[in-house]
Amino acid sequence: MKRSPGPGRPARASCKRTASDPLVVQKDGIFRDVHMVLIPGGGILEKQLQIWCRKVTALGGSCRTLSSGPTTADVIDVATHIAAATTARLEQRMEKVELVGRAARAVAVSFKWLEECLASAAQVPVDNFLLREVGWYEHDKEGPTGSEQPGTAGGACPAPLMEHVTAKAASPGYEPLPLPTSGLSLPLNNSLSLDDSTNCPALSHPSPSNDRVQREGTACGVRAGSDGSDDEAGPCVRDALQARGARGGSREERLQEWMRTEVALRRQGRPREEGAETQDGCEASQYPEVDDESTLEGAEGDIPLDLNEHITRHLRELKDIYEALGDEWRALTYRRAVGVLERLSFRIASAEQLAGVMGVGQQVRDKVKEILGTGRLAKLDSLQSDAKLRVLRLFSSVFGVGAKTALELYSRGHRSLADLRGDPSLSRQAQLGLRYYEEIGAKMSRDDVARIHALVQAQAESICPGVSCEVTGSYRRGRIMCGDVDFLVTHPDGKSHRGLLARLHQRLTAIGFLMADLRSFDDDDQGGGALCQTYLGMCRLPGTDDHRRIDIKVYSAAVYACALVHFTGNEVFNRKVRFFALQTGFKLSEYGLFPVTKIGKRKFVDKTSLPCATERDVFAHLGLEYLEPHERNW
DNA sequence: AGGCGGTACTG
DNA sequence: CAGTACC
DNA sequence: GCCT
Repeated sequence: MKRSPGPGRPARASCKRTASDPLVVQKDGIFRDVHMVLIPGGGILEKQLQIWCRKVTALGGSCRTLSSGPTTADVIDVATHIAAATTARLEQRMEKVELVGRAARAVAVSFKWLEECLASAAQVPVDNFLLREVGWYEHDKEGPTGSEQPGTAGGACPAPLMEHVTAKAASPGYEPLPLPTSGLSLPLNNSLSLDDSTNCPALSHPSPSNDRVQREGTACGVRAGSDGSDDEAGPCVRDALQARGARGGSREERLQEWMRTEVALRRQGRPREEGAETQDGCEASQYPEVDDESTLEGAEGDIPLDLNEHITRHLRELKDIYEALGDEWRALTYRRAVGVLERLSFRIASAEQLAGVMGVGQQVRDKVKEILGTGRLAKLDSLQSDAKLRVLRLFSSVFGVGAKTALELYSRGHRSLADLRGDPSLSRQAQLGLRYYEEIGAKMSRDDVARIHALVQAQAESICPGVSCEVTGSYRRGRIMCGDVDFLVTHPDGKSHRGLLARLHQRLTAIGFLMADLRSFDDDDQGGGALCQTYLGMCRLPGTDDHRRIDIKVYSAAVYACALVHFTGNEVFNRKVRFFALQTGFKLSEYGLFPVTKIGKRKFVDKTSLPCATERDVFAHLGLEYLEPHERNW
């Protein structure tokens, strides 16, 4: 926040820094008299321990993990609670640290107690979560052998917390952990038991290193449509999308599995293991006759076909209509439903087959049934033949005109784009949107983008040597045709990007390349260190008199990797990754990857991002396998 | 009933 | 603040 | 419109 936001433009303030609740310590919080020590291991990752530490501290307690550094007897001496995953873990650790007997005051609890307290925003009784009283060690140095806890009777898991599994349900104020929701096609239903979260090893947090996607999981050769046969695909990740019924695993495991499934879906039948960068020098001309949605990879047959296109095309149209009408959430629902249906491994024979598929509810099922029966959708027919709706869709296809403005224009009596041209009430943006209407709607080849890239990069370099100037968006994802050019600019020295956009804009305008500004940037001088600046405009397509959309974003090197992930997209990928991040304790934005602490209903977002120097770091922190840009066409 | 991604510019 | 846009 |  080095620059003053500037009077009258408070929104600018949030550009510098992601809005995040500071980690306020509630001195009177539920842990006010708690001094906790966390024992690592038992499948709980360091990251999770740190998150818990923050929570405890925020709620008035103190907390240390026994992992780092020379810890120490004095910490144990004052501890009131010692938390571990399992009794075995606790014993092992305490013996190693030679603290046996030093913690007479402390009570040993399982992490589930901690989770329980946090979930219910109250300090719940420890009774059901006792591991073993630490004082026990004083009297029984021989160790645990003869003394099985009631209920821990052996299983595969070392001294698991079996006796605690009922505690959550019994606890007042317990609220179920929110499952991934809403049409992100999480293949889970709600009948899962939530009480097994930390039982067996290796759950908890995603681990950067050991979460490689299983190849065989992707090996289902559906290759959709390889032969005309309807089904009989065998076990296939695509079908995991509609799996039902109770499944094992903790919430984290299920999230991981969900995300792995999503990732695997996009990697199906990848022809090469790693291979050619899709980045720059790929020549589109090698792949003639491909449609807009193709990628360089896709041209080699690696995009699964939609076996239910005859259904999804109707639903897609509904989605477009609701978007134009500004019914954001209905549109979102249809987009999600389409996203699920279009990658089913079988051709839908009956709407009943969709029972239980996440993101497809009764009303969408009814529509599927109608389409299967009649080949049509009455609702869609009536919407499409609605003259007013057609006009609204037309108007909202103009840059700068959304649902509200479209309606307003209609109510003024406008019925065509020609009617709009004279209307002085149009915003400046909308007037430009009108002027460039056809060109904004047109696409361009990768060759065109490459030429624009060369031109802009050369200018940027001459202004600011050493600058990094990358084209993101659909081009970076390997699309054959691109609707715009989307630059992400930074300077590796972390400083020289300041004020660069203004100079670049000036230069590109002076040489007749930038033709119109659709949205300008805050060119307030004094380059205090803004994290970002954004420009949207129209540029001349080199060698022609055509114009195309161009975006230029200048970001500080510190946030470049996250910005690159963000602007490479696509949107669906961003939504799902961000959702996954949130569910596993992070907030991902173009400005960084921030640990999130949830206390009761309130969330605290760390002010400092985890260090992400490259895109790979972002994926690794989240425990996700790295995806090449062309694998993010979700 | 309330949420659904996270953010930046315009007017 | 509401509207629109970006991925 | 779907999910919790």
